Amino acid sequence: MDKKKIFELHADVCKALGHPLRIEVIDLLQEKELCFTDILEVTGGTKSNLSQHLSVMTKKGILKMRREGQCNYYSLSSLKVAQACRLMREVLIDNLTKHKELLEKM
Amino acid sequence: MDKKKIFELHADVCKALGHPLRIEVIDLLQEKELCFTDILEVTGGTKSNLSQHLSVMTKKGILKMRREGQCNYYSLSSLKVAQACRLMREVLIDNLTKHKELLEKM
DNA sequence: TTAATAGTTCACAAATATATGAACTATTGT
DNA sequence: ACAATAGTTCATATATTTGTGAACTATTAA
Repeated sequence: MDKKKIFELHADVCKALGHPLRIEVIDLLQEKELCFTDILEVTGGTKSNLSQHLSVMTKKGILKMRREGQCNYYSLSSLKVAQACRLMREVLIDNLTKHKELLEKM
Repeated sequence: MDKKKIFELHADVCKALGHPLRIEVIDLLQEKELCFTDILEVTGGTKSNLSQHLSVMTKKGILKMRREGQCNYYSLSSLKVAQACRLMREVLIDNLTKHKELLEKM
């Protein structure tokens, strides 16, 4: 496959991590699957907005959805998503720490 | 710190991964630091566009820049960025593989 | 069959991200 | 001092993402 095409697909999957609400959802789903209403209760906001974000994440293959009765259960498609997300969180924390140290030296 | 604020900052760092050109740059910098012109030679496109992407990545703390003479050398700020990027690539590949298998069963 | 619960889908307005070319700055060589 | 190299910055047009409310669908309960 063409390299540029891979970069596009790769970036597209990564885009799923690029929104606060989606990060919050990934965080929530680390331990266990949750149904839509449970997620909404924690994240807040409108049903419509959450539904669309979950839909995007599912289409990009980073979430799985399972219907049971009237409830839709969401879970991470892979442990790798959670790992990648944690690594990027560490990058953030490292950066914040460096900033703090710089400020303290001034 | 407020949870929602953390999600915002976290998502903001992750956004750095959400563009084909930026993925290509991270890929390139896995082995060694490169100067602007070297990167441009591989990625193609305009100087202006690359410069702005590198600037965004540096501001978000996922790249480091070092000036030497007239050349600007870029490198990954941390191994964690490369690891996270690789994990997301694997998620993509796993998804493509699953899709392929489904198609073959039809 | 009617109502309630649990979501999804759609259209559209507003906000953000991206690409481009032109102008600019900084360093080095002549 | 002047030109060349190596990039950065800025203004702006375009494209993409995001959020909202209203309408819709599917399942369960009364």
